[in-house]
Amino acid sequence: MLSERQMMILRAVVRDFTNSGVPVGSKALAKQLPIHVSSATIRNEMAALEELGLIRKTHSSSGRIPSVEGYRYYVDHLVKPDPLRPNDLNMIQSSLGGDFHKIDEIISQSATILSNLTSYTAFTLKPELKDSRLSGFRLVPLGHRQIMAILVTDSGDVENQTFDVTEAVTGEQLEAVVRLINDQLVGLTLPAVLQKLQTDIPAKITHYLQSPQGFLDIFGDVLTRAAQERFYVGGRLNLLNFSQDSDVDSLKALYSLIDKTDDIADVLGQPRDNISVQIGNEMTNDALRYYSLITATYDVNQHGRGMIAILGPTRMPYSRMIGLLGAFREELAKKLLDYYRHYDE
Amino acid sequence: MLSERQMMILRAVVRDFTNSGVPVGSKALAKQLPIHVSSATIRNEMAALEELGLIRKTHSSSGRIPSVEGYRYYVDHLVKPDPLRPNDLNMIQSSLGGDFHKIDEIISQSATILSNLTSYTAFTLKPELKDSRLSGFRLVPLGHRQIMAILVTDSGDVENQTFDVTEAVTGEQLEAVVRLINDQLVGLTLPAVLQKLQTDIPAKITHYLQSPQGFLDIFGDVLTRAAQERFYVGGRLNLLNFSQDSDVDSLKALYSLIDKTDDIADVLGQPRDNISVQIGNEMTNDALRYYSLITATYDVNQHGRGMIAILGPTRMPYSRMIGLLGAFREELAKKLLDYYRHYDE
DNA sequence: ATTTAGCAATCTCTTTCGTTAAGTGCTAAT
DNA sequence: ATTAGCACTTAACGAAAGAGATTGCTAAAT
Repeated sequence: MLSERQMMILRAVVRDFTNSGVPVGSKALAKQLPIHVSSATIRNEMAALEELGLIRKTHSSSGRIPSVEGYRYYVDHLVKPDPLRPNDLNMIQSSLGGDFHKIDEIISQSATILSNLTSYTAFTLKPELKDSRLSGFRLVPLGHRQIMAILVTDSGDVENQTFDVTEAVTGEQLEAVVRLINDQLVGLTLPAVLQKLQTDIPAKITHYLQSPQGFLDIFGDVLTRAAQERFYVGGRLNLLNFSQDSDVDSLKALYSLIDKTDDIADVLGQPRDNISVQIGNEMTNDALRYYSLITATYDVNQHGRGMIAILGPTRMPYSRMIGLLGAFREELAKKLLDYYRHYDE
Repeated sequence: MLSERQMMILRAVVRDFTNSGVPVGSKALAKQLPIHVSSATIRNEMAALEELGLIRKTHSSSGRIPSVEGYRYYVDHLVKPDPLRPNDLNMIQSSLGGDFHKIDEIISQSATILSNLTSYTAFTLKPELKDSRLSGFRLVPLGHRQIMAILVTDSGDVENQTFDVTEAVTGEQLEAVVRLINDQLVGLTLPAVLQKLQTDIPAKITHYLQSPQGFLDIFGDVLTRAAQERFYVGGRLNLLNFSQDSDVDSLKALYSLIDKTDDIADVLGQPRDNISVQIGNEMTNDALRYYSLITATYDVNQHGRGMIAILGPTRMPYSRMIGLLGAFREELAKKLLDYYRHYDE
């Protein structure tokens, strides 16, 4: 258990260091703290905090910087979300103010806004019902032996893909296949569909197609694509700002990570409640060792729950970022409710 | 006009410098050149070459490196394409060997292969007929007031987009609109379609839709998207390898450039004949000052002409890269002809 | 029992200086 | 036309020195 004074010091160390990037010494603290004590006293307290593993030195005679545990204590017990700057609120509202024809545009736009506001990298995930189900399937002949397969889920996701077929396929054949899919598979969850696709369907589909493998592949592709949670990313390039002395390799690892949908979904993990902060090596992924991730959920009533997140250096102004995410998710939820109000029956 | 010996020296300077990255001195050259002259003689010749602006020093007593003009002379007069390494040929053939369902997969895969072979960034553009024309248009109702618009061009490009509609729209209305578009616009070039979209169509379409603006916007979007030449990019991250001492700003400029389809299309420019090299500031774009671009066209008979390109540091092994691109475009053309043979009538 | 002043010790950062190695240009001899 | 020889220039490296910041510790003060 920390004393009041120790908390005060830890808070000041975090605040100073996240602002300046320079280790903070006892003298600077003594000068700025509201209580009147000498630097020697601060030094004693700092030694205690170091003993507890909350702060550390970069070399034997340097000032202190927060350790991962120190940041953790700070965000768990000491941080107070900054109120949103009026400018930022304006920026959010005007960027979300326009007319959108698709949810995805709002969500993708949100990633851009967030990355601009923070100058970090932002992720957004649209509100999603748990276990979305297949609600419709189409095959549209495009001429030239091209066909487009379209898949719709009950959460409104649309996934599509065109492919070329070698053999001539008639409209009746296509309709038969579509009917088969819609009869057998609509209403099931996507994993269940994927399951049946390998068991029941192949036998049945041979009634209509001579060589169904191509079709099954395509359908499987589109299906797995639809089953993946889809993230939008804003401000990719901002990661360049924090690369330590051009450490190209770790930068490449980082970019590979955020570009692989599966991997980054893993990192963001299950929607935690509210706002959650993950710091440095608290994340198991090695590429994120020197970064922190702040995630926040947002609720759109019966339309499900989505997520927004920002990824920046461990040394980031947490109070500002937490305040920002908190405010942003409310604006976003509002906007989405508004959107649904227009388009729902 | 350069003497034989001067050419020999220039060639050696380029070869050495692109290999080692270190300025080349007279002594090293004297040792490696096939003719037997002293370093002092080489120095005299080098002074002459410098006078001509083909090579330059990095500081007053350094060895020489090629200037942009020197590289230019080299690729125009001295370079001899390296024959393809057997390994590379294997790699190309096995990567292109599989079965593909879409041309775009072949082209996109090609970008990846090229970037792997070169460890630079690669661009590929699919074979395209000049002035492709609108060949089909569909509106597919997806339920939930979602509609997908699909546009097909006579070169086989498919572009699509879903959108949500506020008012209820009946199947008959959609069919009427589709019929209108297909009657009035199919067969025209895309710019012509875009033109008519703003003049003739709005008046006619109000027969079928109360508020056609949303639809017109979407159609316009899809159209402009289809009219853009679409590039595939491979090995984006390879650009990180050459960033001078973490010059974040120019790196950002570079990435913004290659991610904007319009801009990069501008840079690649009109398909030149054969294989073309653009060096450093020969390209007007400032972000490319320290890079070189090698482009090559490939022909797929009546199916049009496409382009492949690689972007790497000015100091790149041109002979190897030119040989590589030359071989690759032949393999790619072969593969595409093969592909069309299966899918054409 | 705390707190503080004082101080030696430690470490980084920057500057300076000398050394080495590579390379050039020029001159005079071949 | 070529070459040997040499003075000169510069980058790169490392050692040395000094400035500045900060710590831990000790002993005195509160």
